[in-house]
Amino acid sequence: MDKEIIYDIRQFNRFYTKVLGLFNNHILDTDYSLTEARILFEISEETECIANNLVQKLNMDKSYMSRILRKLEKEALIEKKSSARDNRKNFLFLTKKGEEQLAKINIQSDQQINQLFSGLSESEIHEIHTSMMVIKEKLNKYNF
Amino acid sequence: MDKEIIYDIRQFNRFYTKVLGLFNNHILDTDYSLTEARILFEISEETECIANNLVQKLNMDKSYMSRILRKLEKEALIEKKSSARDNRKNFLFLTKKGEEQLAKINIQSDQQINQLFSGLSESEIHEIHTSMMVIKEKLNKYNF
DNA sequence: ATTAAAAGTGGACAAAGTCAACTAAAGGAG
DNA sequence: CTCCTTTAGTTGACTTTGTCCACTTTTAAT
Repeated sequence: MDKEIIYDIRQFNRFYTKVLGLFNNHILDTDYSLTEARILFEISEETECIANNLVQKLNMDKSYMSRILRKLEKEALIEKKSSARDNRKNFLFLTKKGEEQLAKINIQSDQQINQLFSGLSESEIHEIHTSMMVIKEKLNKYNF
Repeated sequence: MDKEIIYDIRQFNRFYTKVLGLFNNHILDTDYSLTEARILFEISEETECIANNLVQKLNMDKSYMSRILRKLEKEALIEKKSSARDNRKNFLFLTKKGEEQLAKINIQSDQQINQLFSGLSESEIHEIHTSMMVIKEKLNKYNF
């Protein structure tokens, strides 16, 4: 693979690390950390979500996950209901409060995106969007 | 801005968070953390680099930076030379050892990129590359 | 000359993440 | 069925990472 392309990709990675970093710090302005927000999000997306799914998907330590879930349960954002078929598993659900909190986070996140893209024309936004889809499709296809 | 586009962008961000996360954990396999690697890299790129540049560029707390730099100095990866014109500033330089360490990290990072892109055709790599350049150009232009 | 801002340091602390040992349940292989 | 392995999750002890604030020193600004 061409040296210059690798250089550019690494530069992009540094650049996008900063983009994501800024987003994440904004999320931290709410009461919940990025990770907690991600967990709420994933629980809401997935039916029959269990802790281990999250561990895989978010690439986290299971003990750490266990603690975060306990915290979220304590704060009444989520509920655990143990599986009838497999007593090792707990299905995770958002409570009403959890859904509300996630909704807030979603609104904030959408605003952040809007802000980042303010000053860009429709066609520029479209170009970026297309580019993101290309990257995701291509990399997803073979490596995740 | 269109709801669906925002949705896609957030999805891309989640996706790329994972990509970067995998990279970063690999860097952690070496003796230095991602942040330390970034600092070595930035010092090597910038002439007359001072701590405060790094604080801005990497979006970090200055006391934290101070400590990391002290650690790197202690391990003889960097040197500080106080500016003649402004005694508050210390110019930062890589030592020979620092350069060697950075070279190792660079090799590893290049290998990671190669690995991520293995299985993709030339034209696919080219597409991804172009897409990255588009995103960086467009977002950089107005917002950083 | 006084005040304000910039650069950096240090203490105390909190948040985030890791590691290893453990329990309990489920899924085989024989 | 019994033994062994795997999966899901928890707990304790710990390290790393990151934050907050007060402080010093030096430079810039009015």
